[in-house]
Amino acid sequence: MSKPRENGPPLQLDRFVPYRLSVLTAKITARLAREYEKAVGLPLPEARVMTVLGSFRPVSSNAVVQHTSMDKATVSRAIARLIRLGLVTRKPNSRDRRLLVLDFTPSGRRAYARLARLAVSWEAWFTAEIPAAERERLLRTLARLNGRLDTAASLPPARILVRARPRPERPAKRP
Amino acid sequence: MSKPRENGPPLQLDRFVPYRLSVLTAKITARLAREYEKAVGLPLPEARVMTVLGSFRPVSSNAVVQHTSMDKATVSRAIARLIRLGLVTRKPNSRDRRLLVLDFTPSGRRAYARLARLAVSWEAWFTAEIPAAERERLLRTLARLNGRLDTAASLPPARILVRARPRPERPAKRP
DNA sequence: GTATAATCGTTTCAAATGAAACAATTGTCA
DNA sequence: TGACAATTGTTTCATTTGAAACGATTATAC
Repeated sequence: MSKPRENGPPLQLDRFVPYRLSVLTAKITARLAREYEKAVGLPLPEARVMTVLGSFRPVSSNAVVQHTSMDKATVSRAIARLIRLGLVTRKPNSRDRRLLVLDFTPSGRRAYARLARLAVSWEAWFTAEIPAAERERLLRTLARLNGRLDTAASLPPARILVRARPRPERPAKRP
Repeated sequence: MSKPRENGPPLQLDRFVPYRLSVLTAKITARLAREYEKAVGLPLPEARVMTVLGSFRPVSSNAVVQHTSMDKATVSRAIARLIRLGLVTRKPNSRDRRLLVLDFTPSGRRAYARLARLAVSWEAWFTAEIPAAERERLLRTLARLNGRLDTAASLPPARILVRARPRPERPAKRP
């Protein structure tokens, strides 16, 4: 009578999605950051901002934060440096003067072109071994998981944590 | 004759695997870190080390680094704090005294049990909307990509960047 | 209308990070 | 054997980070 708590399924680390994602992403990010630095001379936060600009320009600083999930202070500082480097311009939106919209300078556009070529060819190399269909499925799954985090609130705490009995079998399809 | 450089395919950010991975992983990590902190009182690096210990114990500090791709200084500090908290022990391996092997204390084992339950149920919630087969495919694809980074050296620079003509069709199988 | 709340972006400041140097140990090669 | 290289883990130190406070602007409530 001394162990009132069932254990539930164990944590299998190498089948734990957050773990697999974070390990893989850490490796990718480290490599790609080196490539960016070497080829374009920009550290990762700046390179990320440039990348977002290339796809969604003109955008506000806040939009960059939404797109990347970067911290807003980090984005703010990266933008300041890009402006100092002469790669990006910033002007207030006349309808809402809280918004500062960003765009490329001509030299920023050229830097982005190099950056984009690097990104595309790195990804081509990186995914060379997996077939196109698998890559599509990966992107779709990532999008679904992403949506899960945007819409749904959060893990309902407790209760689930102490579920004592194994969950029932799934009912047969079309009951 | 003034544009000697072909552009190649453009960078579509929302179909760019490193981007999708890093955005999703950032969100997951932020949420999970909050959960860990709330439920077990451990910051992310410590929680990660505990998680690795739970699956691969006993291990050396360096093994934790290999498993997680964390920085070795971060791991070293996290372990020091876990020891100070009385959750982890460390003793030198007698065959190779450079190796300090880590293991749980009894209270560390209990903390891990809570941590693991939290992780499992959070992932269950997180992946509730995607079917099991899709989750399997995701794990397989992530493993393949991971292997790509472990084995292959690196992006062969240049040349590919300026490829002017579309790549030839793949030759038919078994030539 | 005015007061109050919310949003955008910057800045401050303590804490975390990571590159490099380091001590300690073991491996390698002559 | 002995010299030199490689590995493990820690520590130092400059840089980066991110939470919180902030000023400026706009939206909402009354």
